[in-house]
Amino acid sequence: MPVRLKDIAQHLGISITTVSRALGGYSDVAHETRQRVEKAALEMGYYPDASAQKLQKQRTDTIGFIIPTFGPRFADPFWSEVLAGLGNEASQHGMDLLVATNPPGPSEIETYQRWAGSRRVDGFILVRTRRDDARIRYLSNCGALFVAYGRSEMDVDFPYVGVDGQRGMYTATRHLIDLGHRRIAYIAPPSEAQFSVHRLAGIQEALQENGASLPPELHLQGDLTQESGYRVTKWLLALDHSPTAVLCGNDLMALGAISAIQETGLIVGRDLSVVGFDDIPWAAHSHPSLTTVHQPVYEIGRRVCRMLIQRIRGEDLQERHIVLQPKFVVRESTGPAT
Amino acid sequence: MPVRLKDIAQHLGISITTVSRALGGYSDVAHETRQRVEKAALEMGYYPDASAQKLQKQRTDTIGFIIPTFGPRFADPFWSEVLAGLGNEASQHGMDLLVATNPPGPSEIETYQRWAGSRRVDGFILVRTRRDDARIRYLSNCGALFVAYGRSEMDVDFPYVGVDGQRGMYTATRHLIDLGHRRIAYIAPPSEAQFSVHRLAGIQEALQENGASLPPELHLQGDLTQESGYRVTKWLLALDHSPTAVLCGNDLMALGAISAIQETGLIVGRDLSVVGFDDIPWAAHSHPSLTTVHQPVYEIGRRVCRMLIQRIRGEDLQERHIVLQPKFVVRESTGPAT
DNA sequence: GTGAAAGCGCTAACAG
DNA sequence: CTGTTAGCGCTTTCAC
Repeated sequence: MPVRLKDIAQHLGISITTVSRALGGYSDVAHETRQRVEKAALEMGYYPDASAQKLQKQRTDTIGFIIPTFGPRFADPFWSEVLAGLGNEASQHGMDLLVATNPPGPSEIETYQRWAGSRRVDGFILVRTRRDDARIRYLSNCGALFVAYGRSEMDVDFPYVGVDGQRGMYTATRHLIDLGHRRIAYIAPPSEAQFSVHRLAGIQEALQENGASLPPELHLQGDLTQESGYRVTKWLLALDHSPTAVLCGNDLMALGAISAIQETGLIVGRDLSVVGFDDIPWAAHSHPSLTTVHQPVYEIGRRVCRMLIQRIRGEDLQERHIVLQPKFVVRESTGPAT
Repeated sequence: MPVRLKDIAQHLGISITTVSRALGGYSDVAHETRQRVEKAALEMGYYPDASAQKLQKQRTDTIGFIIPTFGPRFADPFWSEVLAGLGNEASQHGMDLLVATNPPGPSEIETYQRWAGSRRVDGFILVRTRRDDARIRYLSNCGALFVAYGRSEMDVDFPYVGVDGQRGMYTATRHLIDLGHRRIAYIAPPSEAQFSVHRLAGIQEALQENGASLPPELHLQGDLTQESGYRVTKWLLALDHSPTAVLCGNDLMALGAISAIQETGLIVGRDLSVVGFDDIPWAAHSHPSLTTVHQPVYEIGRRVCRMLIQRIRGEDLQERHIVLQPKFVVRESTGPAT
């Protein structure tokens, strides 16, 4: 049975209020009383009842994070890294993280409603923003606090941190062009994802600068998993006039692409180049290692969380809209066109 | 501003009590009143205040999950899969998941204390049990509910679900022996981990059956990351009398081992065999694909969560101790000894 | 069938 | 400096 304020008060023969005040760090408590209370609280292992405190303060010191996952085996390191960033930052500020896993759709929104309506959390972290995002619409409508990892082309203003995917993909595409590649394929992320827009724009910008373009048969779509990268690449390799380089919407699909290519006996980085996006930990250690666009997921997680906490605390944000420049990392999976 | 019971009561001109009872599904409410209340609640978007409800009911409908992570880039898919299992099962029972990321140590225990003491959660999920596990000791001492993923050799009884790592590694080792391997190396998990004990036992059992053993220079330890698998394998390959097969404590280290081997120009599955443990999603798609011991992480996550919810609801567990038989999956990373 | 009142554990305004 | 009192929003006796 947990220790309550009442127990300490009884034990010390003083009132509950005094105990509360002593522990709350109020100045109008006798020095000696405070000492006794603090000692007793420590000895008895007192922790304030969270529900009672929340009910009174109308704050939960909890942040909601709903992972828009698809299936049981969602192995994208992106999630673990964001989670680590959020979790570590939150705990530094004495905040807890309430997490749910809900695939995009009605059940997802229902969780947002439930958490917001029941005041379960003080605010939300949104990730993988979508071009038309029901979460953003709902949360801004009902005036709930949130900060997003990623932008959205919707006509709603909200605070976010994102990376410049256009610039990242532009650089990646330029890299391939400079290596002599002209027939470049792109395995795009799902088109609902906001970042799909920027990444595509970067590719097209670079291609157009060089009088090239993305032919429809080389512009395909995956679902961000290795499997889809593998599948789509197999299809690409079966084309009459197959590409000499493959840009991928994320690293996971790029790794799938590498698998598919290796299976046909071709050498990645020599016969065919592959580029990813994200720079997940494994990218540096795959064989061949992956040329990719680095995105500081963990740090962005921390930053997004910090911004949300500032909003919750009522502080002003210095910057509401942050777009970071990603770093392009050249490794072994790209080489001159043959 | 969220809708409260009071608002509905006012709106309908009836008492708060009646609204509460109507929504609570009590039988002593006029049929018509109930209808009106339900309609109003839906229209007004009512969700009960979680803190108030919890304070009253002395239940939080929340499960605590503290991820014992080490650094920012912890990409082990194990975590995402467990999390998905826990999250999906919990939401099916109307439970929420409170998550924290704390490296093993005092801060980890502090989080357990805080959450248990402040009644923030109804129970805990423990993962990656350790041979001497401070979490288990603390939680069983203070009588908190928990269910673990994995056993522990401590002298404490608690409910768990785990896999038979000994059997799994025995099968894996036998497989190598049957392929003619005699000089087998083992990259072990950290020795604090309870599963390190079982996995090692399985290896030794199989070796001894064949009059072989694990020489100290081939018995090394990693920290479960690809990097460590890579590093240790490099070291193994530099030995005068290097092994013909490498068993790894998990898939991540096995993937690192494959990278290291490929970097020296050797062919995995032909010149050198590699075996992992876990069967993470990527294992089937790596190149070469990984021979490994399959562990149904997602399902175990669900099951552990279900057991905890049963305990919370005061139901009896049919089985307190579950040890599942893992499946051995032969793929391309193993082949005959040369 | 419905309402008034008490209380979950805590904080905060107000006396003394 | 300390104690009494009220109230956060809800559930749950207990009267009517």
